[in-house]
Amino acid sequence: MPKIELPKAYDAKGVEDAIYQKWEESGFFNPDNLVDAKEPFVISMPPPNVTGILHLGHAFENSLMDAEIRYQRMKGKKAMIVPGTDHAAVATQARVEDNLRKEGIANPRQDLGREELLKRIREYADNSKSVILSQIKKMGTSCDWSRLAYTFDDKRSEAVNELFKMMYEDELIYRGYRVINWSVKGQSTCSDDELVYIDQPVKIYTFKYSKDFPIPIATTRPETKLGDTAVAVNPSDNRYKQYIGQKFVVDVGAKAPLTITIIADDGVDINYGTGAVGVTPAHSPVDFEMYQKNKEIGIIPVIGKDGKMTENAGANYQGLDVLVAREKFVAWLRENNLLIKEEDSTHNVGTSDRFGDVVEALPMDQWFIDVNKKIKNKGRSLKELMKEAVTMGHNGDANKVITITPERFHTIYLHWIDNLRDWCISRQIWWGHRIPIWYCDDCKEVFYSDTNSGHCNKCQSKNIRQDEDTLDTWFSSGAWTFSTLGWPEETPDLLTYHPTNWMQMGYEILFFWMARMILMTTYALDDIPFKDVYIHGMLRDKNGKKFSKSLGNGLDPLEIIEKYGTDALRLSLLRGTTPGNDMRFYEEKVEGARNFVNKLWNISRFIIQSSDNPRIVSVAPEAKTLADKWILNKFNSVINLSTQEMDKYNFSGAIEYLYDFTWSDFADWYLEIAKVEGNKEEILFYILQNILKLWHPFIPFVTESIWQTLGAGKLLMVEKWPVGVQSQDQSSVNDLEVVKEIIGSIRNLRSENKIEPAKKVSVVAIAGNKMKLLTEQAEIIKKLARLEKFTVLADSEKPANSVGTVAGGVQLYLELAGLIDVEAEKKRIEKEIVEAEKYIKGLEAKLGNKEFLDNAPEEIIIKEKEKLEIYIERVKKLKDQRSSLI
RNA sequence: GGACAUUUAGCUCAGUUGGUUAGAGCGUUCGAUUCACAUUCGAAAGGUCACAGGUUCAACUCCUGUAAUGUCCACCA
Repeated sequence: MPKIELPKAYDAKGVEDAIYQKWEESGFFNPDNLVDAKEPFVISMPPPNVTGILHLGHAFENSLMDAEIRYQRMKGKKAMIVPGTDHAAVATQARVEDNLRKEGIANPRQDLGREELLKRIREYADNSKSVILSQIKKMGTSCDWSRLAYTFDDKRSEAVNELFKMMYEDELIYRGYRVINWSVKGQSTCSDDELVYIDQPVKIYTFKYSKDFPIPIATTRPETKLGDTAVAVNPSDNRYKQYIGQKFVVDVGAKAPLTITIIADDGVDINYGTGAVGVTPAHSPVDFEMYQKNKEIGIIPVIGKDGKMTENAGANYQGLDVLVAREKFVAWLRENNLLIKEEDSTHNVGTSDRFGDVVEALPMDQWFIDVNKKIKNKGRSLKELMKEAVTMGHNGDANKVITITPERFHTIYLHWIDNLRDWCISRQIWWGHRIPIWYCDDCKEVFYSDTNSGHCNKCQSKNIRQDEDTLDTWFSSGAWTFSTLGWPEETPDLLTYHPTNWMQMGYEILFFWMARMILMTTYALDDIPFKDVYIHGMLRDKNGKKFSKSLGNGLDPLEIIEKYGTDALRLSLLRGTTPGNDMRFYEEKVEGARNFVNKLWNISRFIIQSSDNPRIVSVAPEAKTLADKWILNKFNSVINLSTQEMDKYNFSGAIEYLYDFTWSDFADWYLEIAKVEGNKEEILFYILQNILKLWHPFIPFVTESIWQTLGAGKLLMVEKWPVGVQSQDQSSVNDLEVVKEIIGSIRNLRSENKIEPAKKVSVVAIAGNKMKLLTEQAEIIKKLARLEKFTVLADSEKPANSVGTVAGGVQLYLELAGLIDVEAEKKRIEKEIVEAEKYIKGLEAKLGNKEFLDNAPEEIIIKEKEKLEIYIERVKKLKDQRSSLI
């Protein structure tokens, strides 16, 4: 067979696309084609939002998922990533509306109308969807494209309707009048989780409603006081308790004089502020709760959906922006000597994460999911189901426990559930699943229907209309793990591949998404959505800043791929990262990873090009020399160790073991030794083919590319993961480590004595009990340490004109014809002696300690004794060398 | 206000259930174009493991406290 010529450097750009195509065409991304595999292993891809193109965070997630799925595929599982995208309701509509405004369409909803705006959004979504899918392919992610899904496609919409129906019929979904978060800019509600809190300077005003009013109150939002209906005080507050139950009529300039009832509430802090709270039920969630306990106080909304004061606020205020109204009201208080105090402070205000404006608290009819109500036939609430799945297991079944890595998020999750309030699921936007509820204008019937039946269920009137609102995007993504597998039908996919096995996500969507998936799945399928959750951190730039558009510090994954290759990007994202912790990312990391990929390429290139018969050697060849035994031993441990790390989802750990073995043990040592000893093709090909397998999950392209060059007809992607055999002869490892140490020491001596690398020098070794070892390995030592002559003696005088050291229990003398700086040498040896003696002293103290001997395990004591012996011997030899210097 | 995390070499980070003279990559210094690779090779310097206590024969590792940084949650008028 002719020798194969390979380029000097790995050309990622030139091979990646073709390799991906080959994988895809093989059909093995689809687990149904993995005929030998039995047990499924499924990952639902967190669907990227169709709001734009993928960023580095997505690249990171793809690297994680694909590393895991390729590992599982090679382990013989029916491995599958179900890919998809998310229509991302509010986020997408907000993005498109923004774009339209930039194009000069000031009010997209009014100007274009529902149909036209939806058309524009759909175009935008379709476009970014196709870009996203091509990017995922570029990352090398081995998704089953035959199962591609979209949260807004027909099949997923069917699941959404079915879920809604179930929950509606179970009376878990209800329509209620509540204070919700309202984005004036987006003209829509936001759930509590969609708020981003920012610190804002505010003024705190302390005032009285009227001269005669007995209790002063404080507020940061004076304009809302036009809608106050009560003052709450602590029932044990001696200053105020005599007023509880009394009503005061005050005129603050609103449409009608306000009737303020003094109510008791344990939540009021006597020592904070004035010890009394002005209650504005319509514009504060907390006050609204008080109102629900004391309905008689009434509720007066004074701010409208447009963010302006309403008629209730009175003629002086109606139509004013809240900030203008605030100033006006404060001015009025001042004029009437009602203002007691003005203080500067800061306050956290909630802003809409999508629209960006400060949200207004408004009372409105909205759709909610009741998380506390006991579910029919289940006897537990959704909240309880959400807890159960991560504690005792769903239905108490220990096989249905979701584990979370790292563990600390477990507590955070549970704590979050405790504070969970009913989930507001309706949004006043158009892009999303329309709420499948219909109203009859004649008989007032409200009924569920997933299609337009054309008539009222009850009175048959044709005068019906569908609810205008759409569903929160998380309603559909909560169903993702099972809606993608065919639910509500009981498809073979659903039976085979659900629950899924592994889910990775950033901690920032832990509550949004994980919690909702658990809610939906335990409720609708009576099962868990996935078994293990892996929480990853966020990528930051070199300075620890978040990547963001506004900072302009973003890195485009495609550009990095273009420059360094996909493998380099993937490796740089996974190397040195641990679950749950943020990581910094910058180009030098990719550069390092690219260098490794190239190293692997050149290792292969060397092995392949020096052979007449490049091939795959599957059976471990027999070890002929000490170095062979050593590398095979090392190799077995690297298989075992990296497999262990993979099983713990510790990708970084696995990579470290592989990296060290590949670059240091295999390339720097074994390949160099192979050049000396020769005739090692079998072992080289054997180890090469296996490290290609071990590396494949992380750097699939380069490994597959080399694999194909080795003349394998099959794809590396579906090769079996190597199994380590327990290594037998540990002494070979130790012996070769001695040889390495000796070579290292000689190199060190050369370097310290400034001997040019090209210059050949001679070394005498006084080997003692290492006689046999050193004689046998003399050739290796000679070549790797670049020696003219390497003489091994059992015992001898120190050669003249030489500098010495002790390594691996052997005295080494490097002959230097008359160039020795005796003083410097003495100093160097003296330093080594001092260090060794210090260490010996510590060991002796330890071994002389009765308590240590009594308490420490036997093996530790033996180990310490061995160390002591070695170091005593070392000092003896060093002293010999020192005395012979004079 | 509450909770959690982080703090290890100049930088970015590993460090498995307590037993290593605490590791890697980058960077730095010195040296090398040796026929797989300069996207390389050899050598070296560099750390009171944030601080203070404690538990233990033994602490980077466990406990308590302090400090700095970061994140999340809750928000009060």
